[in-house]
Amino acid sequence: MEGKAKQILIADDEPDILEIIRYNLEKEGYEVITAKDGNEAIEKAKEFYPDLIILDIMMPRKNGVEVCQILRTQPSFQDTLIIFLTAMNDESSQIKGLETGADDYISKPISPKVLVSRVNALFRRVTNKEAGKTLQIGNIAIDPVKFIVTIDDKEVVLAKKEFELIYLLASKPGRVFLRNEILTQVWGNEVIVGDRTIDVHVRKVRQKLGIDCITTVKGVGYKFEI
Amino acid sequence: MEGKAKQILIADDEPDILEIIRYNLEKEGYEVITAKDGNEAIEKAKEFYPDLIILDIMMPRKNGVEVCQILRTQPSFQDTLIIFLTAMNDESSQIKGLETGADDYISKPISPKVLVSRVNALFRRVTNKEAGKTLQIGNIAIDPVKFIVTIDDKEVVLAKKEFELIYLLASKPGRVFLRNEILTQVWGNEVIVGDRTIDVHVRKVRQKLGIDCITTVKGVGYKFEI
DNA sequence: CAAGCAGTTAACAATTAGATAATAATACAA
DNA sequence: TTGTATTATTATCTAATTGTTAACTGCTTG
Repeated sequence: MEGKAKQILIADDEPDILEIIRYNLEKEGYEVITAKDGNEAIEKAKEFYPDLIILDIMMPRKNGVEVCQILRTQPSFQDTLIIFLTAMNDESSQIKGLETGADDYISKPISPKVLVSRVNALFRRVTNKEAGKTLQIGNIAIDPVKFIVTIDDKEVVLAKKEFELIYLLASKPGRVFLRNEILTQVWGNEVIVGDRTIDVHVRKVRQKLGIDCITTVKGVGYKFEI
Repeated sequence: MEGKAKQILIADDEPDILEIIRYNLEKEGYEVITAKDGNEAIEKAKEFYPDLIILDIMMPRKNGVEVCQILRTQPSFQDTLIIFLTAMNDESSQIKGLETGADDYISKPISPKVLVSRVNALFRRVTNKEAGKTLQIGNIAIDPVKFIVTIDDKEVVLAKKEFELIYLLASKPGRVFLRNEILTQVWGNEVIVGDRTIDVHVRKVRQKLGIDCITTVKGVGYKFEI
């Protein structure tokens, strides 16, 4: 059931906080690594490749946002979970944090309970995604293992890109995915494809599925909607 | 895609490389400025404040890492994207580069395709994720993730500009937004549109929503009010 | 009642996505 | 390996939507 213990790297310049977090996370069964400033965080991250990194925003030798940005430039940290920790709970730094590519945001003072549950929740979310769960939305089932979409017991076979596209959109029904997001998620960061490529794939999916479940939001992107 | 062409400053002491990069980036629609050594790079950077700076690491009169460090000390270059370019593809110099505050790292010899896609990807990453949160004012919900306005469970679909307009106004209900503010927020700083453009959009929103939630403040601007 | 401002409308311009076919890349089987 | 089928991408053209302008109307206010 549980696999091996997840590794969590915590970076904060206050030893007390570090220890509180360590205690609570270890009690929960996680393996904890600590760092006391930004540079050390980067070093440890590269040494251990942890599953989750918790970064204090206010730290000496590179603040949390910087650390996050630096790590995110490396493909190997593209999917690593990152949580920001901060005393500032003002909107602007929150937004900046999330824009920089953090996955969640916890404000100080930290309640250990909140911290642990947020961490658990994050892992849950991700392992669900990673497991490649079959998505079931209304009468549509999208099975990433068999690469098959089932509509009312009728099976439709999609090509790889087509499938990845519909799977992405359907992973958050209703939510609009910007064309850029679709590009990075389905085609990858390095790949450059023309403007019409997405459209053509969308068209093929719509055609093959035969039902209207992809909605265009002009000038923005696409969304999955029944 | 949107807005004006991004400016990219390239610094390299080899004229050939400079020209290859310039050619490929200009073909992509970027505006290119060049510098042939570290000092010139700093001068040009301060003159143009480009969106992205590509620095060769090995350059006369200040190498790339030094240039990067110097620029990063200035607040105005805190958010400027920086890519290092280098013949050394050993880990240590890469890490050093990233720790100095670069956003990405490209090894020579450069494939134009890789370069262009990395540049595009970088801009994409930064420009991405506008997502704000859902605004709920009375019986009206404005959801920027789903790009939908809901009034009493009735969904209204707005065009992009219309949505951005209502989202801006509703972000601070009751507060009057000057016409100028609306222009810069929704249309962007450099865009010049006629006087009636805002009115027309306001009208369309009022029409589509069917309720009277945008109040005109004559001679001043508009505000959101139920 | 005149001046200033916003509302209205329709025409137009510009943008954006859909459709389709052609070409390129890839996978796969003989 | 070669040839074939499938899939992915690009190029073009078209259709639709969206955005902007311009001309006119009507309110409001001093």
